[in-house]
Amino acid sequence: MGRPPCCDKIGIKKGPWTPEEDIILVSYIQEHGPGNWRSVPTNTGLLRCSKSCRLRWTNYLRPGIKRGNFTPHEEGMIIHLQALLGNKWASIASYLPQRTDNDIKNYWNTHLKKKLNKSESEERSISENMALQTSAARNAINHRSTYASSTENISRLLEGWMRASPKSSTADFLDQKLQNRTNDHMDHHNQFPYEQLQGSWEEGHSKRINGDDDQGFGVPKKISVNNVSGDHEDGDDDHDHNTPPLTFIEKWLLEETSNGGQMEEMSHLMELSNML
DNA sequence: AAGGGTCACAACCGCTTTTAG
DNA sequence: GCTAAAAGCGGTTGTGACCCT
Repeated sequence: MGRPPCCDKIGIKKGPWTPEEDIILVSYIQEHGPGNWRSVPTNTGLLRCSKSCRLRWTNYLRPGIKRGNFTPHEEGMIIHLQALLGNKWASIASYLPQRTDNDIKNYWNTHLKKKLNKSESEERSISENMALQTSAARNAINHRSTYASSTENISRLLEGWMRASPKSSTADFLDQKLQNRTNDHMDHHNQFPYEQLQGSWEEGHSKRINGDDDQGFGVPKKISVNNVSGDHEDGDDDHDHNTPPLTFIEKWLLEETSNGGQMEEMSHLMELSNML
C-alpha cells in the first residue's frame, strides 16, 4: 500500500511559531539538511505537522531570504512576471531568488494589485477621453513601460541581484538570535552551515534558471523555448561560472531598461505569453 | 486617550501533483 | 499499475501593528 501517515492530527500545535521552535527546527535542519519533512516533528519533538515545518523553513527560516521592503526593481519584476505568468507565485519567485513565493504573493495582494487597479482606473478615464484601446494586454504593457522608465538603472540592480551573495539578513538575524538565546550551547559562526545551505540552494536556483533541472518549474522552461539562442555560447566562461545565463525575461528586462519602452516588442511578447 | 478601521504578513487550508510502497 | 501519503502550490484567514478620528 501507500506510505505510513506522516503525523497524526491530534495534538498538533497551530498558530505563530515561537523563537524556541524556530531554534529547534533550524538546529535540526542544520544537522540533517532540509527535506524528509515527515521525520522532522518526530525527531525534533515539535508539536507541528511536517507541512507546517516545511512552510516555516521555506518562508521564514531558510538562509538567503531577503525580508523587508521590495525594491522598485523587484516590484517591477513581479509586475512583469505576473502579467506574463499569472498567479504562478512559485515560478515568479524563481526569478527573485531572495524572495519567497509567499512573500511575493502577499506583496502582490497587499500592494501591487491595488496599485495596478488604481493606475488602471486612472488610465481608463484618460482612455475614455482619448478613445484609446483598452485591452488588458495593452494596459499591462503600459504599466510595465511606466515602471521601466521610472526605475533607475535596472540593469545594475539586476546585475547586483544576479551576483549578490545571499548572505542574508535572515542568516544574520538567526545568528544573532541563536547567539542571544543559546549562547551557552554552541558556537554558531562555526557550526551554522549557512554557506553550505545557501550553496545547495543557489545551485538549485541556478539550475532552474538554466532549465537544467528536470523537475524544475514548468513556466521558465516554457519560456526558455523562446530563449535567445547563443546565451550559452557567448564564450564568457567567467560569466558562466559566476552568474547564471540570462533567461528570456531577464534579457528582456535588461533590454527594456536600455531602450525605455519597446511597445511593439512587448505586444508581441504578450501575444506569445498568451499562447503559452 | 480610546476605539474603530485598515494594513501587512505569517500561517493555515484545501486542492493538485509527485512519489514511495 | 494502483493506492495513499508527501510535497508543492495558490488562495484565504487570523492577528498584531499602525493610523485616523
